[in-house]
Amino acid sequence: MRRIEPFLEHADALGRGLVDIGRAAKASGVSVKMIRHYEAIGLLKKVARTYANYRVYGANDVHTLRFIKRARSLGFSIEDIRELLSLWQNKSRPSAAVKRIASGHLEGLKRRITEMQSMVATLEHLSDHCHGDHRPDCPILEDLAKA
Amino acid sequence: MRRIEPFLEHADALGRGLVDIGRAAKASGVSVKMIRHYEAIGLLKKVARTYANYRVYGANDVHTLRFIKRARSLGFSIEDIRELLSLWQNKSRPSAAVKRIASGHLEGLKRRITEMQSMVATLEHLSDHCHGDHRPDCPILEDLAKA
DNA sequence: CTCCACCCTCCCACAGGGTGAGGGTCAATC
DNA sequence: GATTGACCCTCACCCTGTGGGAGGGTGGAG
Repeated sequence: MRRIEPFLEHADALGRGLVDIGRAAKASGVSVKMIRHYEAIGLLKKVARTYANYRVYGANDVHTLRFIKRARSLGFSIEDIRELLSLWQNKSRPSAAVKRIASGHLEGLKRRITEMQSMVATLEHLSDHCHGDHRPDCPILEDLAKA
Repeated sequence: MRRIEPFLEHADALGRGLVDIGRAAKASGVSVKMIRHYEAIGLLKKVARTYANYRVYGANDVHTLRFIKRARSLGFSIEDIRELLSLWQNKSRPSAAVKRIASGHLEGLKRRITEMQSMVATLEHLSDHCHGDHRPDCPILEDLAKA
């Protein structure tokens, strides 16, 4: 277990390859606000602090942040990521557990895409038949008012 | 201007074709909660009340609720709907204004669909190469950890 | 020593809903 | 005339995920 010595001097910490929250944010792509938020909701474990109460991040923490960032960019929910993180850390996980989470998310994505595509189809049809000029007649409003 | 006489008897109101919030909800498909919410944010004008402080809806109000419901089901934001409603009520609106709102929304939808499709593509690729069994090796986690 | 960039905590905002508490009211049945 | 059950009222808090700002402490460079 790597365990950061708590309550370091700031300069000392940076000298040992540890970084403050701003550098962790830049290195991971996760904003400072969100790093603190992820810690608050327990997604990220509490990190060590300097004497001045500054958070101090190690390479592992930044790696975890990048993991989270990547997972978010693939649309995983925070709760999914919570499970993915614990599977990632569990070296004897069954890959089936990971796949199950991914498949569930994939289904949700596909369902939402389908819904939005049907909205697009309807809207394009209506929009195509709307003159789009100074006249008030408009099939878009007619549809909303009638359907 | 149809103006509902304020402070009616409940039975009297129902006798005149006016309805209470529950009936308006059923007739429009908008939940009771959301009708009150839309009123609170000013999307729906304040309606008359009975002596017992019950909201009383006329046919026009129910029609407006159906308009909102339909617009929401096409994915329009509340702010878009606010504009669409005022254009709907403005008989000399230019249809171009309506079309502009619809086109903006359409673009947003298409952009989000594209984003989600690229998530799907990535996830399907990763998922296809994951055994999904008892073994811990998993390209999904590898991608999240490395990329 | 001063200045600025950074850090801290705490609270608020957004969309678009949902849930529930703690009350009042209406109409039908006994 | 009382009870009962289905409504209605307001207020206030919950969710997801992110950003903004207030108000105050710190680190390091000039």
